[in-house]
Parts: sequence; structure tokens; C-alpha cells
Amino acid sequence: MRLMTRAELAVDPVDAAKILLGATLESDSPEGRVQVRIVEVEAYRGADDPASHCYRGQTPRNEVMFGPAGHLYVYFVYGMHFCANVVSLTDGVPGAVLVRAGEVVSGHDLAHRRRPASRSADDLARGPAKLTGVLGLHRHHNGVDLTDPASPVRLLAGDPVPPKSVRVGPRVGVAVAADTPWRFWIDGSPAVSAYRRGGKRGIVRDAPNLTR
DNA sequence: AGCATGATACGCT
DNA sequence: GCGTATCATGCTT
Repeated sequence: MRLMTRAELAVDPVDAAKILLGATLESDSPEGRVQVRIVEVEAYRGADDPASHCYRGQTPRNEVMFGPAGHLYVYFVYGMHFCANVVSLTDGVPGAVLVRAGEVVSGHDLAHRRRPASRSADDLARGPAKLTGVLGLHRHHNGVDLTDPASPVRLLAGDPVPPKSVRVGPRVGVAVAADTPWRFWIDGSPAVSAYRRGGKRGIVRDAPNLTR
């Protein structure tokens, strides 16, 4: 398998999301190597996407989303979880793809050691924080270049996923723009996470015009 | 259906 | 500076 290139990922997050389905995230650590095939992603944009961490401009937390494509944006949420994103677009224009779920394809033992709570192989990376868990991703991985063979975390191109087997729906856990269908997953994968709507249920407001 | 658990960002003083 | 509402979640009941 070959490394993905920066140019492939320097596109609109919605397009980058579809490209990332079927790709493989590979992480090395002193403990060993784990590979996860990506089966579920969500696109996040910038100033025009109220659900994006970049909606209100650049901060120390989200600065890697403003940097070059193909880098890893790792953030900490809910006091105990990390989530991983692949930066898309190019310098200065923020955008990223949240990697929501995947199938462990190699390093199964290490993955299970990192997530003893998982009762089945399908559950090892079924969710964004579970996925960072099996890959051993932490705060210090924020900003690593996934297209650099020397990086501890890399992105490998996979076999193209037939468009017919790609499903589309609203993003999980977001309260605003809850009807914007920027979640993509591979139909039939047992590792796709469950949908749940974001916090402010009952409050329905029109999504801003997100179509370009 | 509820809780754990902490960083972030915004609105005030 | 400081208080607090909110959170791109996971696990247990």
C-alpha cells in the first residue's frame, strides 16, 4: 500500500471525506503497530460551518486545521477522550475530516490490550474515541504529517470504495447544522458507529447556506 | 437514561 | 481574570 499524498487531501473536506473511506491509518509505537481501515468519516469546514471547531476563527487549539493538508488534528473532549481528524484544504483555509470509525486490520492484539472494554473485534474502533484508543493517539500526535513516511502515524491509500456502497447522513452529536448530510460511511460495515443527534434536541433551526 | 471528567471559549467584572 | 455552559464521547445502569 502506498502513502496518501498531500495533493490528494488538499481538497474540500466533503470530497476528502469520500476519498478517506477505505484508506488505512497506521500507527507505530514502542508497543507495536496497529492498522485501521477507515469505514466512517465526517466533513467539517470552517467559517461557514457552525459545527466546526474553526467556525469562530483560529485559536491555539485548532491551529493545525489552518495548516497544510494531510496533517493530523487531535483534540481532547469530554474529559477523557481524544478524536482524530485529517486536515484537508490548504494553508490558511481550515477544513478537516473527523475519522469516526474503522476496522482493525492488523495489530489486533495490541488494539485489544489498549481497549480491554471492547467485547468484540467489530467494537474495537467503532467510534471516534475508540479509534484513537486502539491507535494509541494522544495530545502529542497533534500536527503530525500523515503523508511523511518518517511519521509515527501515517495514511495509506486503500482500494477505491464503489460509490454505490457509500452511505450519507447527518453528522453525529452535532446540535447545529443537524440536517447537513456530511457523514459518510461504508454500507454494511459492522464497525460503523450508531447515530445520535446532538445536544439541543427539539431546537430546530435552519442550517446556514452551506452549499457553495 | 445518566454520569464521568476536563479543556475551551465566551461573557462578565 | 473568573465562572460556567457546552462539548464532533464512552460506559454503566
